[in-house]
Amino acid sequence: MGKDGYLGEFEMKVMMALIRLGSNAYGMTIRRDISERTGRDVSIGAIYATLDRMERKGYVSSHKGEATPERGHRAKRYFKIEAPGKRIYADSWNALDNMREGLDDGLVTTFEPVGV
Amino acid sequence: MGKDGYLGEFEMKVMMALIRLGSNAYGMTIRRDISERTGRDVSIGAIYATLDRMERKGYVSSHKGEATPERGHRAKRYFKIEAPGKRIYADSWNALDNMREGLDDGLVTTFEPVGV
DNA sequence: CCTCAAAATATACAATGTAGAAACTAGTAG
DNA sequence: CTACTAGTTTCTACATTGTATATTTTGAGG
Repeated sequence: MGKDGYLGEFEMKVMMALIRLGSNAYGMTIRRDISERTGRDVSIGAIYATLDRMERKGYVSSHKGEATPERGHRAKRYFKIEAPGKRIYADSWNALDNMREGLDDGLVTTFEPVGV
Repeated sequence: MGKDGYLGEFEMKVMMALIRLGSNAYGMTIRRDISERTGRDVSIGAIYATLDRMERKGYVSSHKGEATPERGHRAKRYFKIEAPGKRIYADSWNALDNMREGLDDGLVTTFEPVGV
């Protein structure tokens, strides 16, 4: 099982954005998804640095957008999760969920929800 | 709202161990809880480094065990979460849960092609 | 004294988080 | 032709977290 370590907090968020966005996952949309859902802005540089590192490890792969970029813009670079990435992502959640099991979430939700 | 950032992956696990252990939370028990629940060993040094950093930030506090340590052993140092720690812990989970919302967890365990 | 075991402390370094600024790519205005 | 614009990626530097190993503390018992 996951002896390769765990994904970090931000890596997890990027992975979740990838899953949600599916075939429309590229730098800007990933960034937007994370900003909207967490209520906090993150720099585009942070997104790419994380994506690049995960690609080097084989957790995700990327490919440049087809021939015709909409209108003058730079070609998009689409990302998708690869098998090793899904594995470590699942392991990471399992570890977190196991730790969380049985904990009184009252402690958590007693405080105001983030964002909103 | 949590404008102070989020807890990292390991910090979250330590926090959860603290919540679970309550008044019996100290280095060795925290370590054991994390090992048992995640199935992976972590060094005691990693535990303390993290605890010390969180204490510096006011997320947790510690106090030395009472006068008589069981039998010749070094006095235990008990930890507990403080208000700022509860806040950032809650915020961290909220952000993660919000990101996770609606994601097909089947994808996580079973794995299924996304797009393309 | 010396050894033993539970526990904490010190320290160093690798990995991850994160921002800021530069560069790329065409349209369009002038 | 040149400049301006906007969406997008790339480069790069630095701060924060993750993590291990080695050392010290403590007191009982030989």
